[in-house]
Amino acid sequence: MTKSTTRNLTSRGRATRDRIVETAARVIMARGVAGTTIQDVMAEAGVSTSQVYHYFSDKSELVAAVIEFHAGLGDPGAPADLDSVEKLETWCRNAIRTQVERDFIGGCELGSLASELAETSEGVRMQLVQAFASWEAPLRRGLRAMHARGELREGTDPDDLALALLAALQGGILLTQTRRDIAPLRAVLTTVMARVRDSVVAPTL
Amino acid sequence: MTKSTTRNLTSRGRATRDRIVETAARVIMARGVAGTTIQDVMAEAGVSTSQVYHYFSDKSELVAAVIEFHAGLGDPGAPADLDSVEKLETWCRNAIRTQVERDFIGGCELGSLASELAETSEGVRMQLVQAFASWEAPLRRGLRAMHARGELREGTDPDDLALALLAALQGGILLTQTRRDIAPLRAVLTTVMARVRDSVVAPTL
DNA sequence: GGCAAAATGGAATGTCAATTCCAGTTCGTG
DNA sequence: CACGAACTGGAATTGACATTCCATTTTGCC
Repeated sequence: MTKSTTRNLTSRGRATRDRIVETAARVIMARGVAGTTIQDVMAEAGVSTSQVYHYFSDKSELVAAVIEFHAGLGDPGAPADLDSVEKLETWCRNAIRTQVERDFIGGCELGSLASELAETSEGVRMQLVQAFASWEAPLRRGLRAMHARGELREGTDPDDLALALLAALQGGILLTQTRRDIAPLRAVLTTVMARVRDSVVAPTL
Repeated sequence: MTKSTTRNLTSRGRATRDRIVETAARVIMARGVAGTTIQDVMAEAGVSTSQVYHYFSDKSELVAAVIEFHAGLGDPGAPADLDSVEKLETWCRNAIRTQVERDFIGGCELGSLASELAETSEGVRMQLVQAFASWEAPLRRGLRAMHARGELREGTDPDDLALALLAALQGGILLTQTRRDIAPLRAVLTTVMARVRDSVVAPTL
């Protein structure tokens, strides 16, 4: 956060830095922050100690960069406008498919980081809040659009539904990961989506 | 798991062991497994190295005992029969109140452990599955009772609703913890409960 | 070409934490 | 009460890892 933003990077430098961050993100996703050693990242990325410490003053700064990385990517399963029940259902199906393809191994990129790091420092926590916000954004935007078009029943708060969907995703993935079973993720997404459907005034024809 | 069950414990021994486990549970809840050192636990519990290693062959075994501890306690917010919408709503309110009282600091005792440990070993993962099952049990039992009494609409799966509530709790707590804001937990529990209410045939009068 | 900054190599250091060891005390039971 | 097992104390060991250091190469730019 300090170093990385205040640095004059050459193109080779940026490439190296990016490779380190991407590699760190991957390794951390697999083994967690505490379970990931700088040496692990060095080996995976094929860089030396000096390189890591040239771009990051310490491990916490590398971790911060990884969080930024995920925040920048956003939710990989949320591409287009999520402004209809059908599109939201596609979003749910994507989430489910992703976990199935991963054989239920591993959690959510962001959720795992948040769970491990939320209490470590205010700075990191705020980064995580931002990252979650960037994942929530497409959901919120879509539901707000539906709301603006008057498609949602009176008294329905689109922001609450967006938050509920994100929370459902997080909890569902955690249980699905732990149980190695898609049922929890499917159940909670289905349940929340049923509510979303109930909140729609007129079915989109 | 090996040592603890195959040991002849005197009453003093059991007391010491219990104190170690309870203390470890508390410290781990605050700092995570990786962030908790044996020395931390020793200091907090007022015991010596020998005592810890007398009852647990290594750290992983202590952690296993902590998981058992939480599994044995079950969900602290789920006391009575959860066999009505009102009781389920009380359960939700308890969950929300707990997080508020904690100033949104810290995650779910089980969820945090699961997120950190789910991929460490099959044995631990299975323990976590059991622990989650013991938290899910009251929800499932209550909803099944309602189902058996014919209070749930045709085609409603009580097990799915139980799973959805547990997942909602987990995801809601994670977001609430990260954001230091009750909105996510409230939103997702409210949303899932709305669906539960919609699934009830006749309102309980 | 030449210099300053950037980038890289890789060994050396230092700390922290898990675990081991040896020694002494207390307890349950015959 | 005796004696083996359970329990406790605390120092010593070991290994892993983050971080530092110094030396070398490469790049951007005048």
